[in-house]
Amino acid sequence: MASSTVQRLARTPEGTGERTVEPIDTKSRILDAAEELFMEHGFEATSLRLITTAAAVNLAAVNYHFGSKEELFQAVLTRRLDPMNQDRMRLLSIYESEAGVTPLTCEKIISAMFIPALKLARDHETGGKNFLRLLGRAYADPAPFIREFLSSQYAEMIVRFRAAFTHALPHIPREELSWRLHFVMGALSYTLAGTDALKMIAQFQPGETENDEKVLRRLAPFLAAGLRSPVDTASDAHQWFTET
Amino acid sequence: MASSTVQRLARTPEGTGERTVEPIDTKSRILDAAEELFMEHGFEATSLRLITTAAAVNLAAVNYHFGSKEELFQAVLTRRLDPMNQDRMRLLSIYESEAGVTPLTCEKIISAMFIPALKLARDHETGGKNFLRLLGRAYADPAPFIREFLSSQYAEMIVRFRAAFTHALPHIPREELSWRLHFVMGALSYTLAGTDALKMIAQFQPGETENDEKVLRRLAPFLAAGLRSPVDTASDAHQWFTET
DNA sequence: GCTCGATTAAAACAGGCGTTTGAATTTGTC
DNA sequence: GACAAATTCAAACGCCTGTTTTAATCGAGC
Repeated sequence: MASSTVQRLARTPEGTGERTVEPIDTKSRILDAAEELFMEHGFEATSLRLITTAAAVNLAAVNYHFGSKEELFQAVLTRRLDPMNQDRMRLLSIYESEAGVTPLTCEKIISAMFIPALKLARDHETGGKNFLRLLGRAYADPAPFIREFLSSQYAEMIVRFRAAFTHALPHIPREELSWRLHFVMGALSYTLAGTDALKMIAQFQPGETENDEKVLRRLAPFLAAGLRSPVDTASDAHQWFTET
Repeated sequence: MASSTVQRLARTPEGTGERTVEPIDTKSRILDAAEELFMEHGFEATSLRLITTAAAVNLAAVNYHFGSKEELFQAVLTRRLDPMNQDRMRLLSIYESEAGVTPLTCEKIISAMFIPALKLARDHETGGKNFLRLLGRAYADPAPFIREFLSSQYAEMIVRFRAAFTHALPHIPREELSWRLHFVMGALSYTLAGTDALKMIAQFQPGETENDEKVLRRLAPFLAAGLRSPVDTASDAHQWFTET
C-alpha cells in the first residue's frame, strides 16, 4: 500500500519556488482530477479512465492507491470536508467562550457555519470552489454509500450546532428547530451546488463580480430571519394552505 | 411511431372498476417504473434493463416509444411537472384577481407555489411523492440535458412568480430578490428531495405522522420570513463575516 | 380472409465499465 | 551494487451499457 511517500512540490520552470503548479504526487494528481470531474459530471457518469487520463496517471493507479472508485470519491470528499467541519466547530467554540454565559446570537452561529465554507470558496489555488459544488451535489445523490458517508462526516458537527441553536432560540420547539436546521442545510447546499443553476431563474443578471462570497453574504441574513421567525400555531395554519 | 393507441384501464379482479390497479399501456408502465427507479438510484445508475424488467415490458420498448433513455427521463419529468407548474400559475392568477389592485402578500404567493406541490404529495395513488423526490434530485444533477430541460420547463413559471414577488416586496432590490427566490427554490427542492436526508441530522426523531404536507407547512413560514427580512446594508455586513 | 401499419420480441451489436493480473520499473536501505 | 519493497505499466478480464436489427405477432379496415 502507498503510505509514507514524501510529497514533493513541482516548481515553476522559472524556479520561483513556493508555488505548487501541479502536484507531482500520484495520489494528489488523482484527487485533484477526480474532484473536478466528479463535480462536473457526477459520480456515476465519471469513469476512472476519464480521471486517470486527466491526471496523466495509469488506470490501475486508482485501485492501487484508493482501493475502488467509491473509496476514491470518499477520499475526495473527506480531504476538504473534514478540515472544514473541524474549523466550524473550532470557531463555534471560540465564539461560545467569548460570549461567556450569555447565549450566542443566531448570526454568530451561522457565521461559524459559513466562514469556513467561505474560506474554501475564496481559495482559488486549490479547487475550493469546485469542491463546494461537488459537495452540494453529493447532498442530493441517492447512492447509499454517499449518504452514509456524509451522515458520518456530519454527525459530530450537527450535534454541536444543534445544541448551539437550541440555546440561541429557546422558544423554538426542538422538533421545529430540527426542521429549520434542515432547511438551512438545504438552502446552503443548493446555493453551493451550482451558480449555473441560477440561469434557471429567467431574466437573472448577476452583478459582474458576483462571487460565492457575496452570495453567502446574502444567504446568511435570509436564513437567520427564517430561523428566528415565530412558530406557526395550528390556528395560523389555515392561512397558508386553504384552497380557494 | 406510437401515437393513437387507445389507453385502456385494467380493472380490479373483483370487477369493482374505476380504480386503475396497474396501467396496461406499455408507455405508462415504463413511465411508472422509470419514475420510481430514477428516484431511487438516479439517472446514470438506472439501466434500461432494470426499468423494462420492473415494467414487465421488452427492453427495446423504451427506444421504440421514447427514442432514447434521455428522452424517457424528460418524459417522466414533464408528465407531472408541466401540469404542476400550470396549476401554480393558474392559482396565482386566481389570487391576483381576488386581491384586485392591492398587492398579494408573501404568504399568498408562496401558497400558490406550494399547494400544487402539496397536491402531488398527497396523491398516494399515482406516485406523486416519488416524483417530488425525483424532481428534487434532478435540480442538483450536473447533466447538461437535465439542466437545460428544467430551465425550459420552469422559465414561464419563474417569470410569473418573480413579478408577483416584485409587487409584494417593493422595497427589496431586484437583484436581491433574485437571490432570495433562488434560496426559496433551494430549500424547497432540498426538502422535497429526500426525507431520508434528515437522518443526517443526528438525534432527529420525526413525529409519527410527519408527512410531506406537514413539512411544507413548516417550510412556508420559514421562507416567508427570509423573503421579508430587511436588506443587509454594507455597514451591517461586517457583523456576519469577521474572523475572530 | 387478407393486408398493412403498429407493436412486441429475441438476439446481437459495438463499446465502455471497474477491477485484476503479472511483469517491469523505480525507490529506499544496507 | 544488491536486495526488497513500493509503485507504475500494459493488457486483459468478465460484465454491463444503450441502441439497433430482424423477425414474429397483433389489430383493425376493406
